[in-house]
Amino acid sequence: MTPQRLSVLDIVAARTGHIGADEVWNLAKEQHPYVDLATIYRTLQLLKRVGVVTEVIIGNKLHFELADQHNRHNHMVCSTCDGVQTLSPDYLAEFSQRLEQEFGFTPDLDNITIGGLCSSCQPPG
Amino acid sequence: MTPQRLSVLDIVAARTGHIGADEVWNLAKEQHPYVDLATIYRTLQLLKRVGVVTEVIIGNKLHFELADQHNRHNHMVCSTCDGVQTLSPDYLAEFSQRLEQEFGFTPDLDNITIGGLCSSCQPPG
DNA sequence: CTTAGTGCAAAAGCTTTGCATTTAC
DNA sequence: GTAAATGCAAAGCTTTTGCACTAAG
Repeated sequence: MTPQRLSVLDIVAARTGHIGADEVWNLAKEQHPYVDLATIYRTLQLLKRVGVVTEVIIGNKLHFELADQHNRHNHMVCSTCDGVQTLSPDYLAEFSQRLEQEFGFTPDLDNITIGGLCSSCQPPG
Repeated sequence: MTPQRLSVLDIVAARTGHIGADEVWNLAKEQHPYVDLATIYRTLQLLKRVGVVTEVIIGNKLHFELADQHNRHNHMVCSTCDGVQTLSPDYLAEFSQRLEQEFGFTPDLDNITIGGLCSSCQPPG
């Protein structure tokens, strides 16, 4: 456990919700000016491997979140404002069961992200 | 309409299902050895813009498919074998309605892709 | 002829890797 | 003291862009 790693963990933990690697980097530099992006990525991979953080792809970029087994969720990402809302996996339960029963396909629920338009960005009319 | 563009269209049309830009390129080179990847991308963008092809992201890579309004579908991608199955959007209808009603979030149904394990790749036991 | 498309090369953006040096334990 | 982690630099991969040249209509 190095100070750089602790920093990364702190930063991800401090954030409610997901955070991009570049954002982690910027914040980490406040405490460790010479920390490298590669270290950030390596640390995030490590934290993911040991199950401390979760990785989601948002807008073709990796984002990370503190893993919380008691608060699993999916994401709804607005394509206009890039806002992200969380969604209980309960909403996907029935759908997921159908895929399993009818196709024998086991969906990876943790990696389902729904794109679309949030309530604030609905087109007029 | 140039021969390069026709090639790209032919290639996408010949394929049942999606195809990556790099694959289109490889096939296009058989007929036009000097065709450039940039031309492939530009043509695919064009075809997408005019509604002839559809773009989906599979495994962080753009894939393209002949657009078929009468056969809209979503994709299930197996993370083990990379196999892709199509899925009628009917399976998502109820889920989608709930998001709309409860959150005012309008999901982009055309861009929902489900990752997971297909029936052939289920873990033993 | 004049606009649009192509090939080539280079760059952008995100992520990963090699390697020598430094650090943790 | 030894194995692991870091910083730095470079490369990888997909996709995009600039630009002079070519070809289409």
